[in-house]
Amino acid sequence: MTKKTPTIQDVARHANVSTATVSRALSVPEKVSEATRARVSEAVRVTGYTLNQAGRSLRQRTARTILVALPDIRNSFFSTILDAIEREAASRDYGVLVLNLYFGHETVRRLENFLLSNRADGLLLLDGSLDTHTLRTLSAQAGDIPIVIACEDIRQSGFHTVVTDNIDAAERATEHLINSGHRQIGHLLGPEHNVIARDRQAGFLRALDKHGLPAPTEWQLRGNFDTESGFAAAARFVSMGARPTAVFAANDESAIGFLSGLRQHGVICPRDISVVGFDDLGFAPHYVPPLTTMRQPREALGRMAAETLIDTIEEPDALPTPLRIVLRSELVVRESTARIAQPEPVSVPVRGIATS
Amino acid sequence: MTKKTPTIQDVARHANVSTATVSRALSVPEKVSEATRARVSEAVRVTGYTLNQAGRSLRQRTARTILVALPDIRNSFFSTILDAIEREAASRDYGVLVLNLYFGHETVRRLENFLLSNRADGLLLLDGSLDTHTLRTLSAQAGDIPIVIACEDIRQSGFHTVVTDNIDAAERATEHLINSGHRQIGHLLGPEHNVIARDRQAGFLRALDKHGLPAPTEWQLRGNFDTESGFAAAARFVSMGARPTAVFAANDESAIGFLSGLRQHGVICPRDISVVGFDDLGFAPHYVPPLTTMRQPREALGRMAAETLIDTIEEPDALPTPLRIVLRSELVVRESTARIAQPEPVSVPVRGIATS
DNA sequence: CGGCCGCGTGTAATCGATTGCAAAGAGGCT
DNA sequence: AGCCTCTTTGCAATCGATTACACGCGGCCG
Repeated sequence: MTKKTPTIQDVARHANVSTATVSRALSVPEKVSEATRARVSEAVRVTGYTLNQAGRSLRQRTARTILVALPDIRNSFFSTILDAIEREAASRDYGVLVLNLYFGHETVRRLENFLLSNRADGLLLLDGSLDTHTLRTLSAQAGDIPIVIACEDIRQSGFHTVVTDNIDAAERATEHLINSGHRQIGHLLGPEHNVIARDRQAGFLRALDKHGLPAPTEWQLRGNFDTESGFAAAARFVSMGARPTAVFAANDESAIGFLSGLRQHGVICPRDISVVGFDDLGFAPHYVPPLTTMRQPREALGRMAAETLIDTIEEPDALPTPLRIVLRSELVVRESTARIAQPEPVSVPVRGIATS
Repeated sequence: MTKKTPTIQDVARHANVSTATVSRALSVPEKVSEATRARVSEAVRVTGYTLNQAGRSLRQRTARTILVALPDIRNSFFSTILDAIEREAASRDYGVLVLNLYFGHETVRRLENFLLSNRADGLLLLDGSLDTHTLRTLSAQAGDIPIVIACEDIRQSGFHTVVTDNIDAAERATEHLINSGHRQIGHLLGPEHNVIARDRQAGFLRALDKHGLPAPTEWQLRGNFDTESGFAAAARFVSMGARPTAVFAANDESAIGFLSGLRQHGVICPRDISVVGFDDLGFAPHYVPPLTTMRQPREALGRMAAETLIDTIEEPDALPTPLRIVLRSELVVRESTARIAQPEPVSVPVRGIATS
């Protein structure tokens, strides 16, 4: 059993120098003579000294820790990003505190709790449910603490932002269906108030509009990004009279729930329906059929977000105007989408059709 | 722009009391008269005071933070557990620092870095790759910091441990195959040095042995818990002469990779082969075919581990002997396993067969 | 009436590291 | 020698909260 952790005082005593010198030897070695530096290193070795972060934090008003707030760690989409964030943070010697926000319950109070208590030097927010005003107040209260928005955009927030091109990507995913000959295309929506879900819907609508295709609201089925909601949507889907021949699902998880539900009703993909997902989760290439999906550069997103945040923490004025990084997603074509089997339907597009 | 965060001094000045009284009013209210308490509350409200955790930490040698070290956050198995941990911790007003260990690179140094610097009050270790000695040294160096082992058992470590019944569960999963008439059963292994993987293999072997069935090593295919390794194993599987009619996969991710690989070679589940997985991840009920698998009580595991750790932090001597909680997993039968189609093979079991 | 108890409060030390300021010492220049 | 500069080091204050100890006061008991 160890008595107690050695402090800088112990090192100073061993090396026969003052604590000031020890501190300098460790953090600004070039300001200390070589001989002293060696004595200090030796004393550190002998005593087994390690920094007490609380002491440093108190003095420097710095925690060497970032706070990552996200809607749901369980979602493998977020956990990959969290992984990338952790790597980047670790490489720069920052700790990562995670805060799960699930239902938005007491979100602000919980964020305040961490930010105002000096436990974190910055916030990496992966949740788009807070409004600009709240966020600015929060930052100001905590002494203008840096905030980076990632993943779920909060427009005009005035903070650095790293996102992927959800609207554009959704448009391209939908166009892939159009290019495969589909003219009746539905959408499995994400949660109603989620920014990403709305962007993807916007992209979907834009593609249809661009190609003069109809977008009846009954073909836009409510979902909420999880498997069960996709499964439930399938039941509603099969009960419709006229059905789409293809569906763009807001993410992979709901896509497989949807496909699984359809199968129970004898609707088989890609024979009877084409489906494109979003995210390219681990199971996507191995599903039956392998899922066509938009792959987001998740690692890059996490890494760049963490990088931006830590840069801002260490050099608050480095970037005077809010940065806005938009990463491009990539369509991965697999087997859940196929050229339409039936003869082209008679519906006459109003505004013209893209050349096939 | 805020000047600076208000401190306890500011509150004291406003309430016309000493800082000692403010501190007491906030943390041991019953020791302060009601009138004073009211004045302090009011002053807190006016100034917008929030605790500076660094100050408290320094004085109390406490961080109100636990460190969770895990092999891979991306794995949805771990992320669910992390979620449960975070919930429990949040409910007791503790923060959660995460540390991703991936390849075991510098594991010990990184753990030390956090534990010895007083940034965390305890360690929740979800990785079984450290040995008992290293762990004890670590704990001792950090002033006998509490450690709880979860998920990946480290036997005889002397620390509280919360795990699931991997050996027993693997045995039951295998017996499910045996009870379905299978006599030639293979195993898709986990990583070679992983405790969980070894336990599952042990359970697998025990079931075969108990029923007098052979366990040829060539039917035990190396995998490493991820989808790709299952996919790769499928290629080796189909190239074998005599093949098992059923396979117990060490986890769901490798199971679907395996199934996906088999399908490419025309081997269809459950027609040609039965497969049982482990974990019951989100996609399991929606895979094709829906996956038979062992469901681990992941939420309970995470919650109990966090509970035990925080209890120990707050009351170090509450549990004199190391606690060992073993949670039971549950077989979920779906459609990836079926009674064997072919007539029972002629192989004569050596030590007797369970009654069907 | 004197002493004791207990409540509520204040004083000041303390936790461990960093850092502004000053001083000591070395070396160079006139 | 005297003065200046530059490097290296130490002294002591500081960050914010907690807490051991002491003090004043009112009430109670003998």
